[in-house]
Amino acid sequence: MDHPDDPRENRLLAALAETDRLRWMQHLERVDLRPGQVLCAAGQPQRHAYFPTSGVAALLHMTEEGMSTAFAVVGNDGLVGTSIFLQADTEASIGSVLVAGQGFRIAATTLQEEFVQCDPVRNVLLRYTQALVTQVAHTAVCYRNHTVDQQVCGWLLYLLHLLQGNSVVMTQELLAGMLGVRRESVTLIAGRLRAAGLIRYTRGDIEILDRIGLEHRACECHATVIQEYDRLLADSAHTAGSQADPA
Amino acid sequence: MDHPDDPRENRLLAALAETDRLRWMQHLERVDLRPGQVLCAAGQPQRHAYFPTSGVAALLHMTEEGMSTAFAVVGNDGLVGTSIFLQADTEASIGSVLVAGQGFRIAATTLQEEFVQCDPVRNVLLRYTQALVTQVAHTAVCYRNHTVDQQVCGWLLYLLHLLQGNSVVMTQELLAGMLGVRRESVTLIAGRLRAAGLIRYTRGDIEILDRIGLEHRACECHATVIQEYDRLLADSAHTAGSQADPA
DNA sequence: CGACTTCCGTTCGTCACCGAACACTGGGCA
DNA sequence: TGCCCAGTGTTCGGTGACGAACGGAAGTCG
Repeated sequence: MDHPDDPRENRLLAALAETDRLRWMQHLERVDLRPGQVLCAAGQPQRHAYFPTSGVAALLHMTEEGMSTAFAVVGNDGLVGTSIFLQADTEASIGSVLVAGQGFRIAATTLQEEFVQCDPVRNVLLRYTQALVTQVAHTAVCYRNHTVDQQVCGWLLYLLHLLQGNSVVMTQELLAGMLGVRRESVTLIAGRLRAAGLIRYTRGDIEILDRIGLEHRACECHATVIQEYDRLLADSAHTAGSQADPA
Repeated sequence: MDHPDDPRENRLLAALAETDRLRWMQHLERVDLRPGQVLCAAGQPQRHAYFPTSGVAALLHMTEEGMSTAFAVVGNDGLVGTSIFLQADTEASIGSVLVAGQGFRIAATTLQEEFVQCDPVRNVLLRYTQALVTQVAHTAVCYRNHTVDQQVCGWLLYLLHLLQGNSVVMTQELLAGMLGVRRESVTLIAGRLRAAGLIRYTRGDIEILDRIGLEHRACECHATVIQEYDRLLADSAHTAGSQADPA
């Protein structure tokens, strides 16, 4: 596991203007993200915002029966702790590390000050919020309309996109907990995918063999979400005031 | 249908400070909300933000097969058009009127100016955004884990909460399109609810007879969401700068 | 080397919801 | 008055996912 000490590994931090990022450097603290680590908890005030540079966290809720279900995942394209600048005092959901990695964190008070005082910073955070809303919305629609088979393929592709590799270090149990389904369902589906030559896996390490095949099998929700992230977080635009507005 | 020409019928507008609301009055335009009317469209820039004072709109996506599924509903507790101040240039979803009513709208450019220049206004809008995220997240988890039966009860109660009456003017077809299920499923469930003496309905008018019974049958998702809205939009707090921060 | 734990595989019955097809009814409009 | 149609009622087969129970295999730690 390498040590990407460059904050620009995170897409939001990369989108900051040079001067802003230099100012932030004094406040950013490098942190490891360990699987299962809780980055935010429902009902708790949020002391830091976390910007992953690698690894993946899930935003999830627990149901009464103890079933966990994620409604969004956050990688190096986002942050955990939006409640800070949304003025919400406390988080509404659980943020938990799914795949180990690293990242940076910043104190809530500092982030809040930056959000209020610096327009470009605020715009980046707001545009990320819009992307997050879009992701959660698509997750809801996907949970309603698509089969678990499609969803497994879609989430795997999305994780792969965040992890920029060819394999995902995650047990079927964890994948099930993320999707809000039984572990057995995931096992069944994973078996089918393996039989079809699309993936290979051994004890918590899922390797993708045929990305195109997976895409063919997945619903388009995640592709749409990725597009929206790209559009909103393209680091060229909207980091230096309002030079847009063609209307 | 009465004419509530007071913007304070909308909870966000009511949360504004007196001086801010007076300034807004010049920009607010009264509008009717007709069933089926599209308040925002995916991929389109948003020219106005809509603040319902009565009636209900749904935020939804269409699937490839033409099935519509809502991921949030907006009544007099919110606004349609968050993409404006989230700096997103275009909306990502469809906003469509479900139940007829009235409301106010404000030009996108004006809203954007207010958001940037006025801290209390910004805080209200941001806190609403957090509430919306919470609602969408719970919708996703609910779609995954609960039965359509529970969901019908929950959404009915939520609509009732928004409409402050005892009946909901909505066909089963529309309810089905909102939940992303078949009309027949809704008919079946509605029949059961009627048989149990919980509701009564005739051609597009659903009347609730036993609210407690419905609550008993519904999941707790919507109650949780209502709580979060109450917490975040309590009009006493957070409208006059930052007198909080007890840490 | 052996015991234990974690992770994966498999089976069987059950049920909620889907998909399609079709029948009924009340209100509006010609 | 009669037609039409939006809204609702009902049926039947199919199936995707659940729930529970148990078997096996790959690591891990004493």
